[in-house]
Amino acid sequence: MPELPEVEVVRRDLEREVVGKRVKSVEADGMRSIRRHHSRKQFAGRLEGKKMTGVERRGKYILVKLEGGDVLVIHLGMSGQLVRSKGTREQMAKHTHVVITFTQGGQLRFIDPRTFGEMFVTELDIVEKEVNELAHLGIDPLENAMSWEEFGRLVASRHAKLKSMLMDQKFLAGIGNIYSDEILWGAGLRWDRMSDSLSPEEIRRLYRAMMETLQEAVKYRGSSLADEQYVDLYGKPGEFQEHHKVYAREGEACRRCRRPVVRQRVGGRSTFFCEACQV
DNA sequence: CGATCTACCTGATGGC
DNA sequence: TGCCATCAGGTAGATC
Repeated sequence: MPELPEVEVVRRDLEREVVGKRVKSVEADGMRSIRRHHSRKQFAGRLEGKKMTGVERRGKYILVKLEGGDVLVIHLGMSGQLVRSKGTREQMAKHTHVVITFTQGGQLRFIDPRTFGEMFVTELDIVEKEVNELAHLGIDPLENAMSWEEFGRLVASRHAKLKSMLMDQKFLAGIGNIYSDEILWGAGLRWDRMSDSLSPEEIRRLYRAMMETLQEAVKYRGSSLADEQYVDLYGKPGEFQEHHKVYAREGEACRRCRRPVVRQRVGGRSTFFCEACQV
């Protein structure tokens, strides 16, 4: 579900809502969402009594810094949601797996029907070295600004299809199935163009489309598809889906040339593009 | 190195 | 109404 823009929206909401709050108690309904821990007790023990001091993002990972040098790492997977509850008595949504209650009142709830998401606590200074998935993350396009020339060198040094290159978390951190298609439409490039075949002009277009698409998506608070599985911390869906150019628009008119948007299955996933204006 | 498949899960939807 | 297939924002690991 959530890609870089959605995770960034949740990060900003968390910064506003949980920084400065102290954890009073933690409830987990099983081990699935906290599978890296030995026990629920051990997970809760590392959180209880700690104040949350900051919220960062690395690609699709959220890092909630804790007083004392630990960090709560959160990945939302395909269907994970973080939702704030003002009190403790609000109805518990189905598939709520972790509930963090604050001493100041209110809760942070982790809801995840498909359970591909997870949370775990580790030490902040080792998280980017010893947690494999984070250690191998590539450049985060919004966090680590890079020039288009630098981007171009990286792109040209690989030999991969553009869509899989954009989605490779070891290369760029945060881009998934929706935004890779939207970026490639913005750049006027096909998903299966090879990364080492681009002209300087095409590299510049790709870089520009990547930055603009991600920034716009954050501005519109992310994309929620028909099932509205993605919502922000306050339970509100995003609005960027209304600005999608190709994703989930099969058969609809391309916003540039009016030809129907095509859907193709690539490696088991849907890819949307315009056959006329992406070359 | 890159591409492709499977597995991990639940739920919504559409055809018959 | 039920049953079955297909689809859904992610990632890791095996295999070629």
